[in-house]
Amino acid sequence: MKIATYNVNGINGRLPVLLRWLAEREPDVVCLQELKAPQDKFPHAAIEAAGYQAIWHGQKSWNGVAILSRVGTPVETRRGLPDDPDESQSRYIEAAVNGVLIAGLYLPNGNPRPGPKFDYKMRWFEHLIRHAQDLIDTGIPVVLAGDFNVMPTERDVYKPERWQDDALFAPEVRAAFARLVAQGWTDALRTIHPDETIFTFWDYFRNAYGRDAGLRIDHLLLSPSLAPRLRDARVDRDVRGWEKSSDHAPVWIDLAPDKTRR
DNA sequence: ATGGCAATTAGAAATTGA
Repeated sequence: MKIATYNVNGINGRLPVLLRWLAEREPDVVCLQELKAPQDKFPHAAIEAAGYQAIWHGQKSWNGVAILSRVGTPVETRRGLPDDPDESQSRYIEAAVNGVLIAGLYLPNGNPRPGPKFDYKMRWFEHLIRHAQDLIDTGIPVVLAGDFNVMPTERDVYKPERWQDDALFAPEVRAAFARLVAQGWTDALRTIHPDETIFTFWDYFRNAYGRDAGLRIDHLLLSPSLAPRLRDARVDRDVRGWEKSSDHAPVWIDLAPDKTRR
């Protein structure tokens, strides 16, 4: 089973790119972030025509997350974090799909740091960490997938020295990510590619993609009960080079079938 | 070092992103 996360940066503006990617790469489950569309402007007809069932948590102008599946109905288990610090921001959606609990998230950017936006990022992070522990404690196979807006280590930034004070890389942000992972989560992409420089985002400025001046901020974290099924993890890097593409590329994992299930 | 681009809502310019 192939599970992907993709920050589309505007689902309606990117619809041709998204549909082409779905058709070419055939992911089974997809978490989308930054829909930038209100609930009633989600292009569900086009998504359905492409063979996917979908649930989504829209928001006018900003944020917005969705879960797509072509391997059975996504059964929604929650939207928004428990005690979400700001209910008006659509950043979390969770569903059971084909025997795996999928948590799609869009963690706040947090810039500028310091400031209220950074405080909000850290508060949201704490709520996520709390909920993630609860998910692990259930023993259910879980994927936390999305745009975490965190580069976990220096290897995940093209020029780490320039990002030290940025909300995506500041010490307390990396520490929060490390605390989350230490609960027992497996960073799928880093596990499959332990020593590679590998990015998921390239900004639109200064030919960042052409220069490979990127960041690794989109992650798929596997619960201990799911990690043994990890077969592969990759970035569909070339998609970033397509016409009218998002500044993020899709990231995906391949899971072996669950032998305990029938 | 800074500014560069692209999306949103609007119907211009401001806001946000990372």
